[in-house]
Amino acid sequence: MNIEHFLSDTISTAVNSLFSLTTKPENIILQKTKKEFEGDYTLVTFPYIKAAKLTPEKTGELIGEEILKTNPTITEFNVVKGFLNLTLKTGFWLSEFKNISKDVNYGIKPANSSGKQVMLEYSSPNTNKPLHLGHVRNNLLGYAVAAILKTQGHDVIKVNLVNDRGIHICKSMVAWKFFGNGETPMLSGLKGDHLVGKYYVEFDRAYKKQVQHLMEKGSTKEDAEKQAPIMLQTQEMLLKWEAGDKETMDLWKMMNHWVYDGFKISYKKLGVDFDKIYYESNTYLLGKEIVQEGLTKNIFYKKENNSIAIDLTNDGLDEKIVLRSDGTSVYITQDLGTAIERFKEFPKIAQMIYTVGNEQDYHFKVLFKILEKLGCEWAKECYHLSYGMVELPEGKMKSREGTVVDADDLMDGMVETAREVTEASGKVAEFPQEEKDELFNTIGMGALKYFILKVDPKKKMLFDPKESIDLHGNTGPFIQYAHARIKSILRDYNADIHSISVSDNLKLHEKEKELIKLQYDFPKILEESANTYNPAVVANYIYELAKLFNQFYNECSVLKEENKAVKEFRIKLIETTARIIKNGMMSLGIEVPERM
RNA sequence: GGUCCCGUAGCUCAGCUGGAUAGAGCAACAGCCUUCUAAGCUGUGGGCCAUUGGUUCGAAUCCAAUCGGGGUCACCA
Repeated sequence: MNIEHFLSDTISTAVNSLFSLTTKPENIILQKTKKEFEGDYTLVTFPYIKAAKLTPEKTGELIGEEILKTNPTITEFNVVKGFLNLTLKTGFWLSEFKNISKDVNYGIKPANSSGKQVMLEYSSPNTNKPLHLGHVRNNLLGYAVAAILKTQGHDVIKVNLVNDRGIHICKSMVAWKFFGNGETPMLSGLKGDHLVGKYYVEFDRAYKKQVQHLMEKGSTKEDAEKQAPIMLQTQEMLLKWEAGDKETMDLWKMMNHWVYDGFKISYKKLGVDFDKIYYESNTYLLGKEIVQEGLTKNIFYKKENNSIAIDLTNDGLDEKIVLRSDGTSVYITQDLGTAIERFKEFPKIAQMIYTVGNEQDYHFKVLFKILEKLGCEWAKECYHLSYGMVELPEGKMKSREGTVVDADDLMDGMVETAREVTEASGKVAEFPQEEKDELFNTIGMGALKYFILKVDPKKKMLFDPKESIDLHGNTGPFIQYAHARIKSILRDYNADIHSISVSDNLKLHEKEKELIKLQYDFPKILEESANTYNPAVVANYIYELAKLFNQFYNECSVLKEENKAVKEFRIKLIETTARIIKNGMMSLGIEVPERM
């Protein structure tokens, strides 16, 4: 049983008998004692002073004395103002530590043990341009949440819905056709997604020029935008695509493949993967029948101009069109179809998570509401993992205006910085080249991933490309360094670690006790992180743990400790610390090196 | 304008299911490597937690209003 429940039980029994109350254990408010005070757990006595008819201090004293008698795990208490601080006996923490130490997967539930299957969609790129910093946040977040959910024993299916068709894709295609001169990734040496992205920008440039030209000849801006030849050609290409025109399809396939080859490299560098990839070219027609079905059930209605809509004003939302007057789909049509299709394909999934930026908050509210109205009882288990924009000092990133931070450049830059810093330290001179390269990658990507994951997904975050991501302080490399330090000590310990049995009679150093207490929290942290879909909870916890280890490291020597029992305990203590750091970082998708 | 999110140290962020003197990191300054990796540790300075009012024994945290920033309100995706 969890110690906090155990304490709550004794406390409720104590206050109930002392003040004839009927407080339930779950209503006892217990918190960890602040560092400045003596004790492990603290009870706020204010809620009981009325019933006790005593001062907060006296009330605390009374409760303290009572539970000291009834609960042998508590060895002492003190009262400061209205706060009753309880100290648990060292033996309790030691025995808890033994459990942590025994369990290689402490805090992590066995794979698929919860019986809950979750589908998590993330990444979902467009195939007309390379990935940028916004995608990086999406990918890292999606991957981390999936990994964190797995620690809770859930079976997570990671899926990617690739937006591979539509007018924006045709823009790159048209531009390439006109200006490309047959350029290919092979010929140009450009990564495929970058090459296609180049023509997306090219389209915009040509389009703007044509619009301006038309306006100079007297067109209104609106007309010019509609009549620019390149735009007309793009729309024509979309029609051809939808008609299955061979030449268009061949061009589309070829250019998309360039992009996929490029994405493959970026995904690999990011360390993310998928169990299934959906393509919008296969799903964009889904949902139409569902709309027709909903129409007969009067969930939807036909408007005067033949478009089909749903009225959500009673749910605090607006009217929403679900099918155009010409019978074609809108964005939400296929989202409805895709969701329903997925639940048919995977009947066991209990939950669907969509990792999509917060500019689509309203869209998902509408989507889930419509699913609910359509009678999908799983609609309430759908969750929009909404995250804030990554902003630059100048403001929002805009693909077409070139104010984006390219994902590949960013990653390469981080790895390069890691290489420079690491080589300058002179610590890796004798490492084999292969290990060096892997290490620079681990550190560079660790810095980037941690930088992004340590902030609450819901909040927008600021990234200044001019200030490169730090490698000191509250950073990924700081944590990796703590891990490498521990591993170094463990390598130098020339005795068998497995045969150590921790003594029951140890006097704990302050930092040792703090380490045990913090390690004890790990399972709760993972749970909270999973329940709130927030990797930052784990990230900040692991940082605390690494920092605490560094403090311990500075105050207590492990290998030079002369008392054998203490030395062995410390070996075990740092071993579990390293394990938790590693497992915690794994759940964020961040690697930790054995040495650095 | 309706609606949603946000406003904490010079900067980037924690803390927000109400509790003790609001925490980290960066940046600045001062110390610590003949002692297990100094990507580290210790210390100093830095805050009317946007403002005002309310609820409460107690508010950065809950509620309301105001001010500032952003998103969204398509037969776009």
